[in-house]
Amino acid sequence: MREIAAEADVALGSAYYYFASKEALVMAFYEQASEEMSELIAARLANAKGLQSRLKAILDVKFEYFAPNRLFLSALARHAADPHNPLSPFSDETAHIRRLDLHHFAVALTASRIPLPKDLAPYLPNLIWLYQMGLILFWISDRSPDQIRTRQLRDKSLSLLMIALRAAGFPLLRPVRKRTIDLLATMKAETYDV
Amino acid sequence: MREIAAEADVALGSAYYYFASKEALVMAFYEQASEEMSELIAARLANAKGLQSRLKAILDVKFEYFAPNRLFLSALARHAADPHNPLSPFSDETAHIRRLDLHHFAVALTASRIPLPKDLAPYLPNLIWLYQMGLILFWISDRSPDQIRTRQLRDKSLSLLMIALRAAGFPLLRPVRKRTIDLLATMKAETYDV
DNA sequence: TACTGCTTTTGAACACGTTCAAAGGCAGCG
DNA sequence: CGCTGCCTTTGAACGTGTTCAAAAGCAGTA
Repeated sequence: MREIAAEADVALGSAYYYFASKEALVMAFYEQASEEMSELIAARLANAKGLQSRLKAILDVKFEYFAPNRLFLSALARHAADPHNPLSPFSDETAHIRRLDLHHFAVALTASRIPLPKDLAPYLPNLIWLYQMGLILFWISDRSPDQIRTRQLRDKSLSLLMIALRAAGFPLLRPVRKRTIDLLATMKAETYDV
Repeated sequence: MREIAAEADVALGSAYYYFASKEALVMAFYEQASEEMSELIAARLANAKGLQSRLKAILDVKFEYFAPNRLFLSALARHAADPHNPLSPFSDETAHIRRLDLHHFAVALTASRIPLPKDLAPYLPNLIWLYQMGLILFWISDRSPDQIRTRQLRDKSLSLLMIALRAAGFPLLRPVRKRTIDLLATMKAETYDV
């Protein structure tokens, strides 16, 4: 905070006049990033056809946008797991940021040519959002050159996801799907919004 | 640390003579917990029959053991996501603790009556360990009375896991299984030991 | 200009993890 | 007993996030 205040040519106390805490300052960074990415994503979604390439488009925007800040994000990821920590992507305080993301995933899903089971559909944006968080977390600590491994993982997991979504509609799997949805409902009621 | 030192009736500096850092002190707590639980788990595994009840036995020991420290664990969970943080359950520093857990899961799996595909088998202990971490993380911030929700989630997810393991052997699902294993191999090479 | 009430700025001070040089025990040896 | 070498203990001091009372600007009004 002393460094930041000095960089901004103000006294330490002044930083705390404009930002309630170091956390709040970081949150402002999140918000700005989220809004800027939201525009980029909307633009790319308009051009992309098919669910897989749409999801890939969203992921690509995030990775490209955060690429210069990968190490910075790594420092912030310390707080990622605790849903009570305001900086956690699961917290109430970041709910409005999450909403933007969920919206994009919902949009990407509407145009899907894969028939999505009606009972599962409401859970899909949240599920894919969670999948995306996992991928980003992996990316943050991916030390392979140029983060190739994350890209491999992205492609492989995306195509597996497509297979899973296609399979989810099979009549034979109905009982399993019902059980899964029951499980998701149990989780949803808790702090975790999965 | 001042509080801990005072509680132990020594000066602040003495605490740092016996523990390199606050983190190291927490690590000692982890280790002690891990060893004590390991004995409890081994005892119960000897009595339990069937994969599902064995996995349930492992989970039960953990929940029962940590029950008095649930809030304390919640404070520690702050570090859970960053694999570079020594306190993270994914870190190199906690590898020896993880090993004990993995061993128990491996033992539980050997006695399974479900035929486990040979190619998937090596990944199963790690996968179930990860599942268990997720469940514990859920439990830590489960604010439902007496953590009923976690227990529901445990039962529902355990029986779904059994279904998934049974399905994993179906010849029809071989291509999907191969792809999944390929994906797991991609992840395994990274810091994450999934 | 002088006064009043508000916003903004400031830096000293605090909390807590950590470091470290100094001091205090405490064997074993002469 | 004193001396030497080691282990143990100590508390002052540092770094960094945070708080807060005081001071400094800055309208608007008379």
